[in-house]
Parts: sequence; C-alpha cells; structure tokens
Amino acid sequence: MRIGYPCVNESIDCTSSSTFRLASYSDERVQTAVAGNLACLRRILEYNVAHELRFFRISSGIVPFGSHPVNVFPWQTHFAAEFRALGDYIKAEQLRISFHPDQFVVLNSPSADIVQRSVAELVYQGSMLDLMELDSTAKLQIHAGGLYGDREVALERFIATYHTLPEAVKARLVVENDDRLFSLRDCLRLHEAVGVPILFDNFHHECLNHGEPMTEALRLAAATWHPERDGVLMMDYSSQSVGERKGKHTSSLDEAQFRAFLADLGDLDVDMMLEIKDKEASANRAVAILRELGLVPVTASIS
DNA sequence: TCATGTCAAGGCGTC
DNA sequence: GACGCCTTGACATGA
Repeated sequence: MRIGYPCVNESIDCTSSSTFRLASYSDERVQTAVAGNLACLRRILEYNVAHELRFFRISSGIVPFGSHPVNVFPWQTHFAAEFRALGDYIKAEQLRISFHPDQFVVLNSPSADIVQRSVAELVYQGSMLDLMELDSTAKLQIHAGGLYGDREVALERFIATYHTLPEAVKARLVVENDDRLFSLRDCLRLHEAVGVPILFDNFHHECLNHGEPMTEALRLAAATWHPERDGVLMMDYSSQSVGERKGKHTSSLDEAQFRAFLADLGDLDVDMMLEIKDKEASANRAVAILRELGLVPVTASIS
C-alpha cells in the first residue's frame, strides 16, 4: 500500500504551481514558471521518498495555461529532458502518480466547446505523464460531470464522449464517485459501458450511496481495475470535518476513523491519497500508523 | 512590505 | 438572476 497527498507540500519552501495572469502571458514567463515548477516537483518527490510517501498527485498547474490556446510555447520539447528525468526518478523509486483535472473538465457537458476544452486539458495533463514515460498505471482522475436535470442522458453523454477520446487519454482516465451527483453505482454503470476504472472516494461514498457497506463498495471499485494495465485501486481518503457542513473535509487526520477504515479495507491492496487539509503532516501520521501495523517498510528516514 | 481582491475554465443549490 | 460554494494557492495591485 502506498500513501500520498495531493499537489502541495507545506514543509518545503517552494511551489510546483507557480503561474501568472493570462493578461501578462509571455513565452518567457512560461519558460521560467515551468522550470521552477519542475525543480520544485523534484524536491517534493524527494521529500516523499524520504518519508515513505509513495503516492502523489501532481498539480494541474505545472505548465501555466497548459491547454489554453494562448500558450504556444513548445514546452513539451523544451523540457523533455526534465520530464524524462522526473519519470526516471519516479520509476526508480516506484512512486505512483496521478493528476486530478479540476471542475472545469466536464466530459458530459451539453456544450461542445466545454467538452473540447475538457479534452484539451486531459490531453495536456496526460502528455506530461507520457513525457515522463510512465505506464498506464499513472492516472487522470475526473468526476462524471453535471446532471443537467436528467441522470440517464448525462451518463449517456459521458459514454458518447468517452468513445471520442484519444487513446492516450483513455488509457489513463479514471472516474471518481462524487459526494452529490454521481455515486459509486453511477460510476459502475460507466465502467460497464466503457471499461473505465473507478477511483474510489470513501468520504464521497459516505455522503452519497445506495446502502452499499464500505467493505463491499471498496471491492466493487477494486474489481474495475485491471491489475496489469491499471495497477491496484487508487482511492481518495478523507473524513467529515466535525461540526461543519456535510461533505467538508477534515483539517487533519482523525486517527481513530483512519484505523477503523483500515479494518474495512482488510487485505485489499490500494494506493491511498489523503485529501486532508494539512497535506503531508497527516500523510506522515498515516504512514506511522501503517508502520506500526507492519503495512509499510520501516526503512524511510524521518526528518 | 503587507493586505486584499482577483484569477481561464463549470455546475449546483439557495435565496 | 445573483451569489456562495466546491477548494485553493498565488498573482498583482494599491496602500
């Protein structure tokens, strides 16, 4: 089992998502930003290796305006060596990598323009994984999209769009159950239609389900991942922030709930992304618990 | 230097 | 129809 956290490391004094305003776009600024972002990403990954955090979600902002028509700088060729070196490190350390394009990526939108921009964003993020020469176990994680008043039609539109995606995107795309609109059951229907694996989010499942117990839900999601092609189930882990709106993520790991979830997990192998506000701080606590349970190696040095 | 408003992009729910 | 929320950091401007 690998443990990870998304995008930002609060212990390191750099950012991997430096950007600028569209109005101040220039090729030079792209070049400067990407160089800095990739250097920071390397530092974050080294921190992660030192702390036995072997699952990481790379920020969507590595390349400012990466899928926007304004960006015509040939960053793919200019930074090819840097991406390849990162990929070599990732493979050597057996890290698992994902991207999570944000809410603007909506494959089932009725608007052809929105779908086109969404596909462009997936192509951009997938191409970074390709440049790192990572296999198809490195994933692009999205939600099913909007409801538009008709769940059936919305799911059918996702399926129709899926068939039009470039193969490079299809190979990496996974769909996550969300907390308000599309449940695990809806995602299973997408899986049955097109074979897309389901990235399982335990907290979203708690918010929106059809009575499936957690143990069963985990196994249903895991069965959608083809071991050789996709790797083990990726999942997002979080829990409710006490006293806050339903669906609000906790600000730091609740250890009792985490231990209870590990019991639900049983012997199922997963890679777990902690979607918790304090990032690597909670992830380090999770690793300490797993180490205590003998589920991760003791070799990592803690600093 | 610091505080604050704003940033490419969508959609839902509330009022 | 307007606005807040998701979830969030960092830019950019003005004091």
